[in-house]
Amino acid sequence: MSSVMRNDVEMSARERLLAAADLLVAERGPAGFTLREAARRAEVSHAAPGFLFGDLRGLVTAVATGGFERFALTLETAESAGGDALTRLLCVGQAYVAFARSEPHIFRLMMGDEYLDHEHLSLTAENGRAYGVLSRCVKALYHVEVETPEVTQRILLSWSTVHGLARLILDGPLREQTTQNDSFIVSVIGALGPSLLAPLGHVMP
Amino acid sequence: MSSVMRNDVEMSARERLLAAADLLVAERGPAGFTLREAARRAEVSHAAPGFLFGDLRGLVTAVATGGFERFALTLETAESAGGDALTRLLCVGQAYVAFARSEPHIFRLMMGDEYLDHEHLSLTAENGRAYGVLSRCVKALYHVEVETPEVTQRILLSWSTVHGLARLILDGPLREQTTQNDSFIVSVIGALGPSLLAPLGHVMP
DNA sequence: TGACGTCACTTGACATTGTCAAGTGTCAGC
DNA sequence: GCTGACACTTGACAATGTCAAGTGACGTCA
Repeated sequence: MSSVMRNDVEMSARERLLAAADLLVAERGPAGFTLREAARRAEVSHAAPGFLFGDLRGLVTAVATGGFERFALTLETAESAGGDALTRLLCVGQAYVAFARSEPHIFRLMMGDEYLDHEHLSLTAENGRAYGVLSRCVKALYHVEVETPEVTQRILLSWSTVHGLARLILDGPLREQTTQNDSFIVSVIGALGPSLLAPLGHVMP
Repeated sequence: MSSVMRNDVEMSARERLLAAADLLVAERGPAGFTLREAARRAEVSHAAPGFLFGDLRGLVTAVATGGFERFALTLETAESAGGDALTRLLCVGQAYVAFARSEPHIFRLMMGDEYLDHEHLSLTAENGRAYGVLSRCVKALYHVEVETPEVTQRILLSWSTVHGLARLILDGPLREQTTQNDSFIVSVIGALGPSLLAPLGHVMP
């Protein structure tokens, strides 16, 4: 979340809108988000968001960009926690899921075509930053410098697993279970170990 | 006007609406779906959907229920294709991703809290059917009859991976890549093999 | 036969939404 | 004092979901 609210007086309409939109998405989710409600909370006119951000997608994309920034930071922090390559990778995976759980609506917004304007530059840049963390961890695991298709396979395997786990938890299928228990999440991610430690190029028939 | 309706294939307003809604979601996605547009296409009044399905969520949930039916059928077909337990599981995984790719918007609708009415009974029943396929495959893999926590861990690992892969493909991050190539998907899912073949209870530190 | 009631919608209205054109006040620069 | 750019606001419009009230076809019973 955009944590520190500065003094109202020094905040521009743009900043107030962005903060209000961020809060509103976090509260109601991308589908419940409304341009006019954001304007109301930011105490600007109902058309100000359109003027300042182009349109609905514009404001929502700006919110998502902030989310990607925090997301990348979270993963980078987990990466730098130390330990061997596998440990770091699993830590990053746990951080991935933890972020999704801590900001479910923002995460859903970030990872979803329908609300975002994917032409917007900074957005894909931030997304690339998160991918970079995963990529570095996996490359370290195999002591390689370049991302061969075989390495990409392992990156995508890791990414898919943590991403899928996050979405299953957020989107309902795993909603009611005790599987939201931290140790269970750690266990599922940890179970990826044997596949990650298998020699590169190893593919099941 | 009644003659016009008689000339149509004998379909009730309810059936026509459901068919139109299904098509509309497939075309525009859950976010672009509109009650009034569905009514227009089904050639009923703008309030008919509300009358017949309660509200927006009601109609959308009905569409999702149909999707779950087809989804479960797809997975069950893949399961019954034969081969050893691991092969069957990987086949089901590929079918999972293939379904998501063939009906992206319906899949997104199915796996998403924001549009659906999760109290609706038949919906969770169909979802359970899909989980049952995965559960059976994994249990067969370890020659067990009951789902211990260790087995659940493997089920969730498989589920997370294929679900995550599907969503990454649908939702953008893997949009532009050649990773939509079938063989690459097969390869990523196949890379799960070593983890699935590891002895039960094996968890990385 | 005709009154009555139920079913399966339709009509009409309302508040709310995103968007856009036109208006407004403030302020720097000449 | 005037001009014009800037940063919004006002006002209007069509579209949407929802809800109350209306409508006509059809079956039932006196």
